[in-house]
Amino acid sequence: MAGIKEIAKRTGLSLATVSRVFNNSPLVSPKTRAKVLKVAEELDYRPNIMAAALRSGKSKIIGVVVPEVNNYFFSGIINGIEKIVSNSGYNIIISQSHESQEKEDTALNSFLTLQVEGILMSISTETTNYSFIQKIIKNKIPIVFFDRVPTLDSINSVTLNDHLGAYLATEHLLNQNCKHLLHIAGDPYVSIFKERKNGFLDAIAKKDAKNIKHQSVSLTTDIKKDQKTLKDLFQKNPSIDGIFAFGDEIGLHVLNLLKELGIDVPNMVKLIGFGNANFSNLTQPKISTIDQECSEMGELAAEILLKNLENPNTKIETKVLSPRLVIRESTKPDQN
Amino acid sequence: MAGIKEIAKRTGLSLATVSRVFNNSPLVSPKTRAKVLKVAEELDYRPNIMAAALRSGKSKIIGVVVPEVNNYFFSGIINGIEKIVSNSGYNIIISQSHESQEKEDTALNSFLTLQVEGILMSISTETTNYSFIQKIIKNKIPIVFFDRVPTLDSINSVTLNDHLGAYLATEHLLNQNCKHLLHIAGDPYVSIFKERKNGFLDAIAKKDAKNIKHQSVSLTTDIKKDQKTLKDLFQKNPSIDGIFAFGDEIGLHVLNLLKELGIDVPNMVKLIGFGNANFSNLTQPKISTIDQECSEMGELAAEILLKNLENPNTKIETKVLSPRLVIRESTKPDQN
DNA sequence: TTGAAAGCGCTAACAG
DNA sequence: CTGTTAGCGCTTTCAA
Repeated sequence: MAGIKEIAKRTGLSLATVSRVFNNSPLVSPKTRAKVLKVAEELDYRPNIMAAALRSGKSKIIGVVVPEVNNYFFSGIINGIEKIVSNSGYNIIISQSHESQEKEDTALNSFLTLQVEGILMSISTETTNYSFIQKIIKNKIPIVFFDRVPTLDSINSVTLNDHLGAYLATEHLLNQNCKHLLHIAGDPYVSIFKERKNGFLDAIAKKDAKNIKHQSVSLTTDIKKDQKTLKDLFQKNPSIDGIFAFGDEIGLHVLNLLKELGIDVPNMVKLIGFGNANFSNLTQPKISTIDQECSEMGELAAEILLKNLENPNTKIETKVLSPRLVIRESTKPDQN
Repeated sequence: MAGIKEIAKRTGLSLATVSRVFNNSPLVSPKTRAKVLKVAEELDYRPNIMAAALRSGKSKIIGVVVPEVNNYFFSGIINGIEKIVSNSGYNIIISQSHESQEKEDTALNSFLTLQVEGILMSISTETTNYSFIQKIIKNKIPIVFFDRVPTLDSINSVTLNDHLGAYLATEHLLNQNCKHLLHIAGDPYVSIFKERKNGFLDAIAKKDAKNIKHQSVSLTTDIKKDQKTLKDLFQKNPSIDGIFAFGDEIGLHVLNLLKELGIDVPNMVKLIGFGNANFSNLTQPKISTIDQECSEMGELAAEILLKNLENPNTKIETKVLSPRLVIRESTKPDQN
């Protein structure tokens, strides 16, 4: 592929001048610029980012690490990131951690070898060792976390108010006259899941707590096991009439289990999930849920990163987004 | 970050020797190697890929373009690609075309500026202008297409036998004693959708065609419109008892529409989709479908690309994978 | 407004 | 087995 040198030769200009044209330097006369651009066009010239990166120390690459790409939430975030970054001159590279600390560190390591200028990331559920992340911060590579954030001081982050989301979901169940709530809880070591549980409890506490019974359970996604767990639970607690699941997938899982147990949703039990996954709108009944504003989260995170890339002295930002209650059929008022 | 120079200085060796260590050259004594590695460790040395790329002309980057990342099929393919590429020393960068020719070309263009060594791609449904792709081929950058392939000669590809998949699906409906089949057809300009329709027709032709009625329709995913389309269709053709949808999403859409029309699946009508999307296993009833072996497709495509990267004279390969029938509840035999 | 020249960090002949 | 040396394509002083 033709380089800057060839263009210089053909235009009779120096390397420096040609380079200036492609860097939009104001120090080039319009005439010269036009001449260069014309020849560049003819040669189908494309700047060699590698060379520019090497020389300038700026790779123009932003690395994104997400647990999983096939996920409504994370792919929504990626779309938000793309939207903001696309016209900034930066390139995005995406890696998946598949919820493994090891793969996450491997991804970060490739990012460093690729000399990324900045990183956007959501940590895996498994991540407890932040040494690699701390190394990145020490190396002054700007990094913005979204959704799942490490418990470290002074980091840029965009998160969802999970507590509020859970609160809204639970409040909605209570408003539908549920008196005995069940929370399908996520791993409490994951901070957002703990927050969701707290939101659940606080919503009940705020209400007239004495009249409301509530309990939590965690499931495995092993159909047989969970079937038994739920069956036993409902046998012992036939008064359960409202369920708040910490995620939509597990919510759908519960919905299917309930159907097999002959428990009708929403007439016998109301169910609400969390996340507004694409399929939650396709189930029967459609599942009420909490929307996480994923595109906005990606956009905000990307904006913060770009700000830091422009000016390394930008001060730390921690944004918290408010979730939105999405009411569908699974929490509809009783027919009778 | 410390470079090879610093290591050379600290070990008293030359740049060349240090470089050889990191390139696993056999021309280094174990002692020297150990010494270099030790110092590298201390300095937390990380080779600068940009510099290596510039010098060697090899970026060690593979670009992947898919229409959409939040899609069971494509993310499965990406996982397959990652599996093969992960231990090859290459890095993967992923771009989405969002089914737009323009974004697809933009992605390819960034790939070229980033000096990718090879490309894996599935073209968007909108892509009809192959000039950019042809430019890449002319530039001798190895490219392997998967699933959606441009109609060009001499290109590496891994595709699914869509005709066979549709054939299997239709045959399955016929084996369940369906006598009047409906095909929910995709855009005929997309070759794989045309193939699926042909498979549908051929399966019927192979069977005793005289006793089988069949027809095709296309939907919009606009619920109201489609509701009307289906209603009219079933009013005019109450004998329809088997539906083959060209995709799982549209299949689920149809399933929901049928429910609202009071048409029971599978007792009144049997339904089969295509793609084995993750949600097809979570619906009520669970949707029978055709699995596309996506991980295998990704693995094969990546293997072909790596082969071409190693040896540019590798001859063109075109692999066709066989789909697999997945029988679930939506095509269960009648209860009576 | 333009040009000359140095060099980013690394690789790859070539010579020893 | 190790070292010397000349760039890869581009940016960036500095000087004109």
